[in-house]
Amino acid sequence: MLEKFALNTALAEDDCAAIVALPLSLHFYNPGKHIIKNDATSTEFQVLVSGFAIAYKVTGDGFRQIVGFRLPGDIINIQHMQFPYNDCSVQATAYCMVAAVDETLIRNLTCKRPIILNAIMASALIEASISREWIVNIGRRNARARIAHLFCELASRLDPCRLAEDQPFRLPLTQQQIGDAVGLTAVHVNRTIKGLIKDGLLEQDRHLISSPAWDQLKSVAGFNRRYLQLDQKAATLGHSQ
Amino acid sequence: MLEKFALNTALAEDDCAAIVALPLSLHFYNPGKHIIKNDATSTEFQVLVSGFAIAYKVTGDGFRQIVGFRLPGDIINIQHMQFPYNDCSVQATAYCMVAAVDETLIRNLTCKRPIILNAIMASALIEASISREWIVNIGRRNARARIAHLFCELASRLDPCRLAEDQPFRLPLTQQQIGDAVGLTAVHVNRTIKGLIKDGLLEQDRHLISSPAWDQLKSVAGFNRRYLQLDQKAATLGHSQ
DNA sequence: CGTTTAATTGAAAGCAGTCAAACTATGTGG
DNA sequence: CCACATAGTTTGACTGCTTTCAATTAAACG
Repeated sequence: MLEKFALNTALAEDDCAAIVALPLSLHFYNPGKHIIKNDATSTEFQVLVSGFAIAYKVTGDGFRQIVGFRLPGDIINIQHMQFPYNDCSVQATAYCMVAAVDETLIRNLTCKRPIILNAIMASALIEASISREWIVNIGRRNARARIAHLFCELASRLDPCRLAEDQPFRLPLTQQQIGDAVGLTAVHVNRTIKGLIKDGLLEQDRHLISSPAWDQLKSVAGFNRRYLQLDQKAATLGHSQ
Repeated sequence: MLEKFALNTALAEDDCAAIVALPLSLHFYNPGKHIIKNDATSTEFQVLVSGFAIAYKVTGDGFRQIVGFRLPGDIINIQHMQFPYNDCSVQATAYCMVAAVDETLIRNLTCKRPIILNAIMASALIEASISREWIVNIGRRNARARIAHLFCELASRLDPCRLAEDQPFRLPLTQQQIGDAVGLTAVHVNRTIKGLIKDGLLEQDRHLISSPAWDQLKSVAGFNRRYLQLDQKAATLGHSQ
């Protein structure tokens, strides 16, 4: 299970072994439950094994903005590596399994094996790169492109190897939550998705999303998966992704 | 000069000494010059010593979005720690002095002294935290609050110790660039800034920015400097900021 | 001092938000 | 298995914040 994380950050064999040897506890969260609460502190290093979660902040006016997704293999609370409190909340939107390790153990491990700290930092840098792309998405694209981009990003992140690019993927988000992710209202998300479907760029069955024309959808979105570093990692660190 | 960086990430004495001992080269950039070009690779680890720079991306439609500022003490290209190419460009908007160290030396140093890697990671995490706040700012605040928030953030980052909070600070950005940072057009930035000035929340003399009522401006912005980790760092790592 | 760049202002248009209501899905308990 | 409650989706009409386009003024620069 925790191998997903190891795989996600590309390590040498003995380092992987050291990680697998860590005593970890598993936690489970139902949809709607909070994995991390804003302002709370924690002493655990948490990795999402399966499920789907959103990281969000709330403005003083009560508006919510989702600032990132946590997909299987993602570290849920990287900022805990350095800072004790959370700057945002993380909430499960699907049934989530979370592997947790005491932070002291992680700190000891990374002191002995800086390579692992490197791997963790790589995750942090990818998360930062995704945040930057979100800034571009929300700041400079219209509703149609924003939502198309969101779907393209999720399709790539959920299927990094492009094994099943044309397969539908499950998106456990309400339209309100999609709006909170791309800076739109739920009403406008609804209209925009309808438009994408009408134009043959998107298909939807309940929470299953697919596209009859990914290339066109990417074009509408201005999507280029480079920023996800999915291909780069393998090349740089000599591991198969 | 490089001490600014060391100070910014809070290290022990001998680690600082190791950093200061690094052979570094200084580069200078005039306003408008690129410090980092998108898609280019680099073998140097760069820290901004003085000046002001913007990190930006360009959409397929040719729209520009600034994704972050580089202020004195900031690492210009943290993602280079793990990934060879750039996902955005960095351009000087004021006369910039940049200290550069060969990345191989940094990598060797961080392997010997994981604490330094920790410090670098802290910088990466703060940068990520700022990006998340930008997502909130652009996604869920109106023009007035967005611009107010931008000014509050810069005032805090330029004066982390609150030594001269009521002092004006120099903002070497055009209104077009401010718009590119907060996802608005230059025209609307102009009108909004005028409005803030008219309401006594802001004062402007050329590129010198100040506020007669920072608390009110913060209130309009919904600004809380917690996400900048300016106070946290000192408390956590036992150094004076 | 002329040239270029940036700031400013006005009018009109448009994308997205707001409000409200109806509809659909999902789940629960009797 | 149905009635009901709740949450989410869909649709319409209207409003408004922001953009666009265009022109003018001011500032910066060589």
